[in-house]
Amino acid sequence: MMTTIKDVAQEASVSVATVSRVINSNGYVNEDTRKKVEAAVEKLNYKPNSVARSLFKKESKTIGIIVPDIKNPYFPELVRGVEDYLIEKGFTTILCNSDEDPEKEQLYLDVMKQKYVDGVIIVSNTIEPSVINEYDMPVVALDRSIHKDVPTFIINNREGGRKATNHLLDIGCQRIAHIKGPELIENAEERYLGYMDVIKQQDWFHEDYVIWGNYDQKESARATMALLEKHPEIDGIFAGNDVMALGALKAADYLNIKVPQELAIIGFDGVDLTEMTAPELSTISQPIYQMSTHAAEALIDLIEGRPIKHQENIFPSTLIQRQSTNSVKENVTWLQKSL
Amino acid sequence: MMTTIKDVAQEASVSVATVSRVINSNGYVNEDTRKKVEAAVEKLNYKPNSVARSLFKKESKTIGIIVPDIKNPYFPELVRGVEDYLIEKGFTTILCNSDEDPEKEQLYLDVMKQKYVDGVIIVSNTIEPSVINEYDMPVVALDRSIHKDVPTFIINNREGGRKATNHLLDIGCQRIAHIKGPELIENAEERYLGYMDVIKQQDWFHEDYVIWGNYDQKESARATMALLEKHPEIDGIFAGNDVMALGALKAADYLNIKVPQELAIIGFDGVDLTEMTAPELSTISQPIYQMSTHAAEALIDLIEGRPIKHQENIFPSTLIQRQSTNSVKENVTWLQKSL
DNA sequence: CTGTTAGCGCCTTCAA
DNA sequence: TTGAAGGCGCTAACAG
Repeated sequence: MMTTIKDVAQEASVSVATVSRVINSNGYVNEDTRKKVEAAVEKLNYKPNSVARSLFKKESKTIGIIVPDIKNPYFPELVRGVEDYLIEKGFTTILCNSDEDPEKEQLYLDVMKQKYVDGVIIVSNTIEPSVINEYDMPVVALDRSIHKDVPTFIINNREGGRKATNHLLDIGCQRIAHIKGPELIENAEERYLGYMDVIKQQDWFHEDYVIWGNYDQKESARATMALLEKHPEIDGIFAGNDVMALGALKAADYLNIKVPQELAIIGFDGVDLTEMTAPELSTISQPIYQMSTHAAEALIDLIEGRPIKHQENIFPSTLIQRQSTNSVKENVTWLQKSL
Repeated sequence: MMTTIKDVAQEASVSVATVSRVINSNGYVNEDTRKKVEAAVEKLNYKPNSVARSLFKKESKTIGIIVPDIKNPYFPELVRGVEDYLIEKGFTTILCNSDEDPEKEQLYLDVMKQKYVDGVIIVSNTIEPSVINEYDMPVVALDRSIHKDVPTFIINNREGGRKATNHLLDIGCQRIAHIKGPELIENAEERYLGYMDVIKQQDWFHEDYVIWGNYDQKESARATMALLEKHPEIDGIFAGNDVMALGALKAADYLNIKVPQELAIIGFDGVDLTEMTAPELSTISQPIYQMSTHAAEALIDLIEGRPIKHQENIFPSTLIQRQSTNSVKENVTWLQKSL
């Protein structure tokens, strides 16, 4: 069936120990016998059995990544970054969709523990630090922090919120609303606080100007409709993520409000989607891919016993101005550039 | 460290064989001793080590899914369907991004083989049937067929192409163009053939009306620009996938061509994106989630030695008419419904 | 420099 | 109905 180390040993007329030494290049082995072994490996097309190796070494060269839902446009890029980095390092990636359900998270962790999964990258705001401890596996937190003891890779959401709000002010908005994400998610709260930092000293601020969109396009659209009907004076919206910004865009379209001429909209995250719409969406962009590769790198460090440089890794966000906040309607940026 | 079957045996004062029997509920075991063992399992919170089990059984309760790129909006839903189904059945899912690169595909297959991965779901048009054979693992093909011997789960792309084109005809389009996907991808070719089936008897047909968009929004936008400038008579576009349809939408926007009043556009696939834009995009929708769960189910059947019902599983596509092909501008469907 | 051996944790004959 | 023992494929002492 599959050729084993024994077959190779036989073929090369040496012991399995010697074969093991050459394929792992550790320990002394004579140049000639090494060549013999290598020839045998080649000839039999031998590939070591990782399962047997795992059993012995108590490691599996696989890691897990738990995300709420891969269908959410933010996560594919995140997962891709992780997977790209890890395959390069010889690790394989198990994908887990938790739906933010603590029970599912635990189920996945159970399974992984049993499989000697070497470490886990978690995107979660529901998981309890105590349960992570129980499992005693290397863990890093991505996009959302879990506890100060677990290495964290996020952006400064509050500052991003300020950037977005200030940008709307800069382009001349007089009344700025905010569509807030789910209450239990820290980054949603932070973005909201960033908005408040900027807005609270404005005499026009009104608590009605903060609405809930649950990081969901449809909910955001409905809430925005209600908001704009009640408060037609609003001329700028900062949405807590891109998907909700698209919802706002739809609401504006429905009400025949011109974006950006009558209403400027800015999102948050910088997912690819933002470039696809017309008008294109301004956004506070996260370096998603980099964050994820750095998180993966840190996880490997942890797994291999190297010290982690920083427990908390905060990445910069970038304002990307596109049509949805351009008072002059410039045309399709990337399309134009490519002509 | 981790509690093993030995610990349980000791705790229950029985042999490991007995413990093995109860946890796998196979073989005779006295009711009382079974209870004793179960108590011990409970007390020690014993979870069998899957790696050891894999080594013995030569199976891993994990499967791999190879997709070109999880960032492509079509794949997250596909992967989600697979993962949902498999976790339910006690399998874990390894995600692989191939970038349509045969070498990467082989690398992943190598790794999986070494890990006793039980089976693989493949989305690929580059992979050679012969290499699949070499690996001797259960495989099913999803979204793109590979060979008649590997169970396939796809839609009837050609018929979908006809549906799209006929729809444009039905709503009164007089000159219909097609944005074609990559040449090597079979489903792109099929959709194109569906278009041709409908269009070839039209006396106005012109080969310029078929352009290449490479399943990419930007390329599609550029190609569409060129097309519309050269052929302003075009009043309908059938794009080979949704992303390219969005590209066409951008091109139209750039040229100040009103959609759908002056130009109707329809995409293909039915990804979530199509509901997010304004105008919303008509599309030929695939039952992505169902296809993927069915593919996963078939893979499990294959793995567990059950016969596969059908080698070729062709799912129906559905025309979803939205604003981009509505001559009367109805407003945001889902938004309206929810008011 | 190389071979022998004892596990890693589990499952399954084979005897008892 | 239960236990002892061998082995899945590999690695790491320990001898030689």
